[in-house]
Amino acid sequence: MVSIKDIAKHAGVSISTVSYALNGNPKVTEETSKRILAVAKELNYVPNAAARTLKKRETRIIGAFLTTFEGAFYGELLQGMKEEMNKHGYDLVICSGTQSHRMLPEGMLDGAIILDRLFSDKELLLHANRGHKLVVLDRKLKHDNIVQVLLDNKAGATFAMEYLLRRGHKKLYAVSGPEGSFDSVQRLAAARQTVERGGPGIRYEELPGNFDKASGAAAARRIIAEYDGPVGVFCLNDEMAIGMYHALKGTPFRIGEHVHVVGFDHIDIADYVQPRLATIDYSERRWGAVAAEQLIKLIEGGSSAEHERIYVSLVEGDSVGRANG
Amino acid sequence: MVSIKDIAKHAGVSISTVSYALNGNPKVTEETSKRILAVAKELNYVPNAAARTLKKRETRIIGAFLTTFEGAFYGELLQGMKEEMNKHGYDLVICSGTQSHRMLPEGMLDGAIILDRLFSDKELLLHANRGHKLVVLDRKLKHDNIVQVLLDNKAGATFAMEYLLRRGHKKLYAVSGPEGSFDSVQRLAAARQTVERGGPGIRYEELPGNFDKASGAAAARRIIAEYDGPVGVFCLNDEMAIGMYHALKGTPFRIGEHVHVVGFDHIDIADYVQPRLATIDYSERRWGAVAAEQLIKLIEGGSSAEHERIYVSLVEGDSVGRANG
DNA sequence: TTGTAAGCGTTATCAA
DNA sequence: TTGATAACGCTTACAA
Repeated sequence: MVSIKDIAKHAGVSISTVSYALNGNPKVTEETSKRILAVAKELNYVPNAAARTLKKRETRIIGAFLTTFEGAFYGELLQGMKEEMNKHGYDLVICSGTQSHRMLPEGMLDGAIILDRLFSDKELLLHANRGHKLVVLDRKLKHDNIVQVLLDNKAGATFAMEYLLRRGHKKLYAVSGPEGSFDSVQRLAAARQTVERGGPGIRYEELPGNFDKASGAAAARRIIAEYDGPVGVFCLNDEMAIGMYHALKGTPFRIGEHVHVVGFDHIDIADYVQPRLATIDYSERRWGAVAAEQLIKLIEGGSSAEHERIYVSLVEGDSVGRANG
Repeated sequence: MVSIKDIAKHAGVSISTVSYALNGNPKVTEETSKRILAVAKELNYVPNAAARTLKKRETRIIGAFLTTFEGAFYGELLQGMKEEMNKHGYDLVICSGTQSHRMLPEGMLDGAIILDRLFSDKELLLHANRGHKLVVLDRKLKHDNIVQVLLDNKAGATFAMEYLLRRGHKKLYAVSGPEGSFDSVQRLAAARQTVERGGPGIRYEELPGNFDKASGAAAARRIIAEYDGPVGVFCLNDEMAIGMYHALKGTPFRIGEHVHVVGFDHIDIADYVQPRLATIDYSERRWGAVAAEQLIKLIEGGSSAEHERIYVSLVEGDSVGRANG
């Protein structure tokens, strides 16, 4: 491995001069600098990250933590983060699994964006207390070193339920997400509230779900088992809605005719299924970019970072028809 | 920040003893060790990654490089890698973009898995020459520090084309991937070879594509413009096949009746479209696990790592019918 | 303008 | 069994 020491030797200067030259410090003459840079290039010099980090206490790397790489990989979200980070000279790496949590306290990351229920609130607060900067996308958490950038779940769930009500549906279901999910809790609460405000004569039931296709299919089977007329179903994410499509295939029940479905997330496949799935849309890319932006503010400490909300909108689809045919 | 120096002070021992104790070195007494560990816990000590790396020249972190985060296509692959790496005490981070390439030469990674055309062969060979260990999933490259773990594209493309021929199709198309794509080149070559061996009376044409939905749709439009009877189409990936479904919607042409389509990759959506898409399947998870396994072998140097091939199989689907109705 | 030297937090060698 | 110390490669006062 070639170090600044080697460059110094070859160029006949001291290591500090080399360091200055490499970092573009104007103290060193144009001439010496040129010579040093040339030698560096010739020797194929690459700085050592560990040494630089040890000294400067920063890596210019941000970690985004996901629960798993599987399923919806949040492609656009991550791309949004990455582009924003790169603009500011940071690199983004994606991590998953408790084993990788060590990277934060060990100082390999300048900050982290959390979308991962495997991090407990307690653990995050611990890190924040140690001075690590965090953005959370999956919970509310109050700390000077943490900012939240959250989806407007309340608005989304309200749009979805109001859409079903507007179409005349009187028997409604909500299919929930997994136990610990923040999104699920928020969406469910808003759905419930919308029903309560929807006036009398509305039947409403909540079915357990898990944000995956299988649980959507299971919910569909429950719904048709007790079917006594058109129903409106708010699946708390699209994945489950797709599972519902699957389960109804080969039964006499039709989506958009007997079972009227709204999802959440506007995943790719929602536009390709028949009938097209009504869903709640938002810009993943923007979500990522905003999260990145706030984290950088937090790290660089200039203007104070602020909690942000990501707005959502309803995408109508043929998966929801009128209650009376 | 609390360092081993602080622990040493509090425990009344030297820093070397602390280091030994923390690393479970049996030289130090059970008793002293216990005391030191207790102090470490009390002070909330966390080792500093940069310092350790500087000294030991290893991070126990592997990077997987993707061209982009978009498209949910590599989830299982990454999960397969991660699980295998974790088993061996390594962490996996996912990186994207040329900016992040620095992590490899700067020594922040013990090795890398490459699925990213933004890395040129030249660049990879440079890294390999410097002693960095690499696994490539998207090209052939010969070097002692590089092993290939490649999809069996040749078998897959052959299966796809033979399937169309077996169903009696005489007019065939292949829709290719983007220029530089290794997968595209390999699949196309195998498709061509299969046609040549398929006997006389077969018309075959190659259409340009880009592995995305839009280019699949464009190919579909070209095909129906010159339509004169049932055609068999091998889309070099599923994404383009889905684009073809989309383009044919609202035309008199039906998939599986006029236009018979086979894809490649067996993405999720392939099972959900109507009619179900015939495609080439393989275990992404296994692909990732094998790549990880080979990289670790390469890094740890014990048994010699070897180039590997990932096997594929045909999944039949209603998107392909017989040529004569 | 350039050089000297201290120090970042570890590990590891050698002495005690 | 424990301690003193050099070294890893780099940045950065401070001195020359």
